[in-house]
Amino acid sequence: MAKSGKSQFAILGMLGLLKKSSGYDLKKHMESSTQYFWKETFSSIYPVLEDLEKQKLIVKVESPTKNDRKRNVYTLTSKGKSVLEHWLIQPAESMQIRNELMLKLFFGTMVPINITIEHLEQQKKEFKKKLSTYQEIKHELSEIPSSESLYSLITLDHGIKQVMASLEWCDSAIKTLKSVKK
Amino acid sequence: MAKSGKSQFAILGMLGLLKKSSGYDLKKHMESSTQYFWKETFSSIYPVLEDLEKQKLIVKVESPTKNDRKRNVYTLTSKGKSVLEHWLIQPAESMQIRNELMLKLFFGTMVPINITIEHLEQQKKEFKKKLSTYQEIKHELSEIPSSESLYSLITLDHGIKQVMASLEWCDSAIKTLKSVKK
DNA sequence: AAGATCATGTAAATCGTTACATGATTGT
DNA sequence: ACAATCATGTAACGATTTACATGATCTT
Repeated sequence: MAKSGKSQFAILGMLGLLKKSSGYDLKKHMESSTQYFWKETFSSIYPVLEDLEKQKLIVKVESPTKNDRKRNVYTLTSKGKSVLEHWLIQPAESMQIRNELMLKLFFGTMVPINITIEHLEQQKKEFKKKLSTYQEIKHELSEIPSSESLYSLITLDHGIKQVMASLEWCDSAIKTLKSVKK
Repeated sequence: MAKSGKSQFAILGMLGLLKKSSGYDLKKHMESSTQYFWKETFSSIYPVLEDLEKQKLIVKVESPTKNDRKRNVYTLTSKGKSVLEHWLIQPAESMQIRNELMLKLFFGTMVPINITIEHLEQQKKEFKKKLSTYQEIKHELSEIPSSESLYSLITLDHGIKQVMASLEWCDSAIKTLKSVKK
């Protein structure tokens, strides 16, 4: 029942940035910012929030505005802040990566070469779409410089460079496979 | 008890490449080939193998050589082959990515800028180490060209380009943060 | 009044990792 | 004989996703 994974820290961190938020808003914010390297679902957010409250890392501050909608709004406690900071200064653990596309390519000998080329063309399209999304966001972020957008830009740049590298790789892999085909 | 995730296909695929293998050897082979984009542990391999056998996708072919060690050696059945091929021709699903380093960077405003720079320097070292490992493997693979090494090389190249992009990104991020510090 | 979206949660299933447990065989 | 490594498995736990369930409020 007690969640003790990384989700905790993702939520703690978002709460640290937003100062004050409901589970619902937390999710919305992550969707428009961290979604390409970190996602949470409602089914993890609400239980984690409950758990963090039990641990006294966050507290409920019932919606302060007049228009009272039944929202549970939370803030970090000082204990929560220090737990978050402690986690932040630890070096990041590299997480297990499972890349299904790579797995399928690795098994490429077992299917006609055209299938593999198709997979790559398909991926190329998706990478291109991603890239333009990222570049759009980057453009928007660049217009309102702040210390927070600084870090958003840095993480976003990582996404952009990764995708660009993937695109180049797609092209060279397609080229290689086409030359083998002949 | 019945495993139905991607592990199944990873194991099926490896068995397809190796033609015949024990759980132990499967693991060893993955360690020296797919480990940087796909790993399995014994605790997933053995139950999956059992499950695949129940599904008649693989069959046991007791160690055929004289020196009989108690090994369970499996091969794909024709049903297994077609299930594998069916999976191979489907486009790869993009899997959820969780990058803890990005998450910490994203929350960068909440810690002293030097901490973040430290994280990046640390990562740079790890990326460099990875890169040289990959390049070594690439060198070895290039010496024995075969249709299997072709696909190994393609996936490996992806790893190399990803890491190179990450390295470049580290440098530019460090540079940005240092210039902000002043 | 209807549909979208706000808002929160539970239950079950899925999936994977860590730790535990055991014993045979090979090389030195 | 001892260590390494070959070889297979189970149990418990940890963590996340999917499906389910409900109802209020806002917009048109």
